[in-house]
Amino acid sequence: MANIQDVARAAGVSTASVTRYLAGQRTRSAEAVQRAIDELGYRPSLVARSLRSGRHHSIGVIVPDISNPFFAALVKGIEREVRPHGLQVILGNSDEDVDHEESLVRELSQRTDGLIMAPLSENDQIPRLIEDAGIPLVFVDRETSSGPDVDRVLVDNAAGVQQAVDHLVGLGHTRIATISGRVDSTPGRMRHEAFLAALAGHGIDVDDALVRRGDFREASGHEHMTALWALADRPTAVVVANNLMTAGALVALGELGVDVPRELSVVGFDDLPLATLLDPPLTVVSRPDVEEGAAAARLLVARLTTEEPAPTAHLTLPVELVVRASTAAPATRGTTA
Amino acid sequence: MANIQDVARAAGVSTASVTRYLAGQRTRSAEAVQRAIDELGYRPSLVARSLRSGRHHSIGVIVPDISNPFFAALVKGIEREVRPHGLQVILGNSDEDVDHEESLVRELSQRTDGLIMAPLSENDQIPRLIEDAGIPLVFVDRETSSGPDVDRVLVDNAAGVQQAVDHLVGLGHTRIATISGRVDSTPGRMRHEAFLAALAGHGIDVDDALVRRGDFREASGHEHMTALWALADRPTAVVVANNLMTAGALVALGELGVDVPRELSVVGFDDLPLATLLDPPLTVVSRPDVEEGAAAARLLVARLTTEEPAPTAHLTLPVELVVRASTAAPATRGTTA
DNA sequence: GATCACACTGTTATCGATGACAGTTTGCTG
DNA sequence: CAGCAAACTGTCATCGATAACAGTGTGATC
Repeated sequence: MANIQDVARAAGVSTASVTRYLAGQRTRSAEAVQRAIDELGYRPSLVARSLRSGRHHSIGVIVPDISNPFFAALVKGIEREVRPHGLQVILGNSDEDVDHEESLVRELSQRTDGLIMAPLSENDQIPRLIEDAGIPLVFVDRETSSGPDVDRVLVDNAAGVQQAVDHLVGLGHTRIATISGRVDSTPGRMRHEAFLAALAGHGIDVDDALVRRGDFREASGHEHMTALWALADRPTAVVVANNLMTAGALVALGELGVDVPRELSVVGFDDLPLATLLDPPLTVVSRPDVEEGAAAARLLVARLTTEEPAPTAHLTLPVELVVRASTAAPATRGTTA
Repeated sequence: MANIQDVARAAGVSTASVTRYLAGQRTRSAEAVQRAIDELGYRPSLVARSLRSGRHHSIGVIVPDISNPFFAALVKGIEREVRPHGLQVILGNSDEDVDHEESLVRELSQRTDGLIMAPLSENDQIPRLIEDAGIPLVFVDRETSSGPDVDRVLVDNAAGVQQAVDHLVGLGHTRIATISGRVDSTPGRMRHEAFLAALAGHGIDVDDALVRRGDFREASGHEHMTALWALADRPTAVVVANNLMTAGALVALGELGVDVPRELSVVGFDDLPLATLLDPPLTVVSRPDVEEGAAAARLLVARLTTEEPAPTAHLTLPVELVVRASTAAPATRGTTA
């Protein structure tokens, strides 16, 4: 691969002239330089540029699981937003592993101009790690509880769960179960707490047996749904804290031959690509996934393009309950806790 | 951020000693250097290292659409495979845009030690672009028709479609439609050709009205399914060339109130995460997506770790027809083409 | 104590591009 | 044609780490 010196030599000028030509300044030797570039197939080294300028023209995005459609949509929103600014997205998949997440943060904070991430746990020490690197950070969907205050974009998890519970109570349910996500993560904790608060708001006592702590993974949804159905005093409705666990729960219900919604109403958090085609079509709390990513990207781009320090932004995007056919009035009233 | 000079000064040694310590060589000043590193929070600059050594410890992966569960699984397989080798995955999403794909190739081929990609079209000039960069390339799922021969991993698209058609013919179907993918892409072309060949093998004349050319996107599946159902002489079965178009087709069928499989049998290519939960559970050609990515990653890692030139590898992984409930015997025989 | 091998250490050019600075050319005016 | 500003150009230090090379110090042996 030819370098700038080769081009300069071929064009009979100094490297500075080549640099200036590349930067768009008008030079006397423009045609000669362009010809040399074409002949040699020269492309400036991005690595050398980064070293010299300290800018990478790329941002890092770290998510827990790229095969989760929600995070895939988030990444899509981010990429669409930053591309017009000439920024490349470098994606890191922490695969739900805290150590791997940390090593990703360390590496990406050196190769990129800024980071957007959904941290695995609120206990993560991410902001401190990144502070050293001196690049801006934006949290999306999740945040950490300690460390300096940073920009973030969340969704209104509490309102979503509240709407789901209101909907179920409105249908006549009182034995409502939940399969929560990792309660050390922001959405897991918020949805968990909101569920308990919503029940309390309706004057329903919480039956601990109906409150299951999952980990956001499909297997966990399957396992906890199976356990819930094995109870002597079964719930008549369940709120599942994310898409993958909802899928797992539905598989379990299929295996158990449970009739949804006649025997059990199901509300999922996060829409699914095929939610309308499921049997029955799934009632879910839906949120603007692509837009959530785009919003986070806008915050990061703002940090990258303006020098003066702006106050940290805390955005909360609205969610929406989409009622389909997986929820209905309970078959038999009566057996309340 | 402290650099190697700061560390050397603080430890009272030269930068060469710090380098040697970092490289794991035994030095007299080991403790002093380690102390200086800790105190200053020093981390070697990856950019400077890359510039000097020419190695990046990362690979690039370029896919057409990361929000397609198939490609998400592919990326997951790749990442799992390369991580133990200390390689980072830099993901590029071409978003089905040839220009964007080309700019991704140009950028990533400078920042990475090797590339794995699923090119948008067989007409792409990718190998030539990468040849300049002098890094290894592995095609996964798709390839290009021109340019130097490179490693690749495909699946047995022809066998998959053949099995799907055999299955439908075995059930008694003769009016079988297809919604093909982009025929300028490898899987699109292979599945399209295999469909025609399979019909011919069964002595069925091809009705051009039943052969629809889609583009792999959900909207395209919806559109072509709607068109197929508007025909005076409708098909009794349809083979859809990928997951997203299958989803679109199913949505269309739902809107049209078509009873699957009584009025129409549906076979999709690519399994879907929730295929078993659909109404009805979907019959599909399933393929080893994570393994396909892992296989491509192994080929690339082999190129990166061994100096001597090995012959190009062409892997074809087997696919499997998974029969569920979206296929059945046609309701009424008789109206054949 | 002189000699020698071995182990370790420091100096410096290098990777490729950039930009501050100084130097040269051009074109205009009187 | 001298004088001068404007426009352009070249030189060189720099970003941070590395490695070839040369140099220093230690311990063992006679």
